[in-house]
Amino acid sequence: MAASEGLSIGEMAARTGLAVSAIRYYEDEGLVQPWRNAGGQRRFQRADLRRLSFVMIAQRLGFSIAEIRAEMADLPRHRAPSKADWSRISVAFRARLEARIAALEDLRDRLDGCIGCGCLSLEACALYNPADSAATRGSGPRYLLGDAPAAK
Amino acid sequence: MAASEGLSIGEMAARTGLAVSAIRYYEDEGLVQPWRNAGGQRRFQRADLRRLSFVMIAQRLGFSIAEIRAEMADLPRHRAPSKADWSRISVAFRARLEARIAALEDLRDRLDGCIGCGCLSLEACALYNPADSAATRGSGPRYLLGDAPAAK
DNA sequence: GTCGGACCTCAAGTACACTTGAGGTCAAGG
DNA sequence: CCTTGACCTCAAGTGTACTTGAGGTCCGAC
Repeated sequence: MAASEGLSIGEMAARTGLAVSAIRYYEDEGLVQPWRNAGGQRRFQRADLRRLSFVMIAQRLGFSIAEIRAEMADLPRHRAPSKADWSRISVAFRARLEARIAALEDLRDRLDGCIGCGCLSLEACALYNPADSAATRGSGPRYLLGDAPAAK
Repeated sequence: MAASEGLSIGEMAARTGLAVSAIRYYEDEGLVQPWRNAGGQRRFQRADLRRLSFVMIAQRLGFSIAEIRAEMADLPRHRAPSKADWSRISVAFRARLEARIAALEDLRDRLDGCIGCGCLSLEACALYNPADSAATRGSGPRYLLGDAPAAK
């Protein structure tokens, strides 16, 4: 546990609250890049605690791993990220968050317009042709979830 | 195309914008219950257009199929749902939506507190121990997404 | 009557974010 | 030195919400 030897994956898990398997997965996804000790075990920098924490927060904010990876690409790989680095990213995230909130509020307002009118027929309801209908028409599942299904 | 014979799955797809396969899936999930004609093909009531539309909207609002099924369980199966039926459900949905918005705003406010302080270390940051930490600790993936990944 | 498009079932595939399991290695305490 | 727990890899499984494909049937227009 000498300070200069880096943290083991178990220590990282204990300190972030992530599962060991999740951390390994994040490495596969390129979100952290531990080195290996003589025996082939992963060793992490202290700065990786921040990186992982950032991943957790970003997930809560609704970003996919791919998006998080893109966002973190700007972070220095070898230097510990500075306050300025995190702030820059946080600002970007705030903008995305704001957009998400605005979209939900818009949806809520449309729904308000429909409550009571019973108009859930295809011709008239404003909910059917939202402004952003151009997007979200690809194939594959399109999630929009809010919280863990386990909570229900 | 006589009015009394019900709608084919292809007609339903054309009028809702859903894929035929999605409609069959929704039947498997118990969201609609078409009958079969002599040849074994599905025939839908006109009210099923509303049901499917409702499913689409609810998905946009972030509800899972299981939640939607639960919400729609109150709807009459044999009578076409009335305005009052839809309104009742819409009100419930609005509450859920509001909750989701509030959660995001809360997160945004926490993030605001962290921008610039660079405090993404585990000890101090308010983002790490949100009020709802009790929930969301089960296993399995916990989604929280905002919009389609295809959009990126 | 016949032909093609719409329909049928059932199994498997896809994407995301992980977890679980099998089978084996490493390291630190007694 | 030896045991035990932490670690390793790689493959497969999980859950949600579907799509795609294979192989076959049905219906309506000509």
